[in-house]
Amino acid sequence: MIDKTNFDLQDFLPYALNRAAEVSSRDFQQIYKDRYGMLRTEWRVLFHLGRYGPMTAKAICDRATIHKTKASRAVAALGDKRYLTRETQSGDRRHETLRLTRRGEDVFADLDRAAREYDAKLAARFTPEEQMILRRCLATIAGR
Amino acid sequence: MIDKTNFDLQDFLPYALNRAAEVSSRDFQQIYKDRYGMLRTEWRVLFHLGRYGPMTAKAICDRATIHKTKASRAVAALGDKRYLTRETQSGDRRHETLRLTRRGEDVFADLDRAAREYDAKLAARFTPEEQMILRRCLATIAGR
DNA sequence: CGATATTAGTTGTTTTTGTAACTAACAACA
DNA sequence: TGTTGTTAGTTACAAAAACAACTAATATCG
Repeated sequence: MIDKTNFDLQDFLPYALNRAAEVSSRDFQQIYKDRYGMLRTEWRVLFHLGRYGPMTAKAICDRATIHKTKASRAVAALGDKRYLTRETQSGDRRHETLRLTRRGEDVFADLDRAAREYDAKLAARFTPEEQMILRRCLATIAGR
Repeated sequence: MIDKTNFDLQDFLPYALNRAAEVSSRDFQQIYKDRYGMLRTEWRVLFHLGRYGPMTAKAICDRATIHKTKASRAVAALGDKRYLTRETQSGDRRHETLRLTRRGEDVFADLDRAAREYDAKLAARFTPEEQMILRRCLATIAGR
């Protein structure tokens, strides 16, 4: 009964996605870990601030779907490394504007460049059409 | 200088892959967690034994790229739940053959069915061609 | 044979994550 | 006002993962 349609683990999309995600993350992870002792969430927070400018932790959480406790710790770690400053907003003192320091900007610039290179290297294995479809599928699954 | 080519986080393949993997895993994870109190590694080990028959922990590690400590704990947990038995091989007493029990087979059958259904639901959002390309790209990235 | 290396698997310790409960600030509305 | 509710963010504790050191069995090769 089992095996009727030969359903392998590789055929299971969540598994295939996880494997591809793990493998593709591993090398790049090494870069921000080795160069700057950063964790994945820290890199994501840094990227958001570098790419989109100053914003609150909440805004980053919403955009990147990061849980607030993870974000809180990442922000604390980036603050310890002097990659960002935190400024309480005068209007609503619950909000803190996060802003990259000069050093944070430099780190972002370096990692942004590395990310682009890495992405290009990965994408080079596919035709433009495959790339487009791959990216579109991933976006669909991630739920826009 | 930054922003030249508008490189968003969504454009970074490792990020897009991770997001899609997270989202696509979340619902299915709930199934084996709620129904059988299983962890992801346990589900993977169970699947391997159910799909490919009895084998050693080492063989599962190699096939699924699971670290041996994770596998060891997953096997112990599955043993505690009476989903598998362990039999030391007489030829080489370092090797243990893992084998699903009747109960383990039942659990596998249930989860295998759920996985197929879930996969079909996910795949239904794409055309056959998109699916093919998606799966092929994922396999390529995962390293064949 | 016997010293050394290798292999399968386990155990212990440290990091990292997940979950829940908490604080402080503000909002809404009787 | 003042009670209740909500929001941003932190902290404490439990679950899980990563990493390193370990045991026991077998290979290898002088």
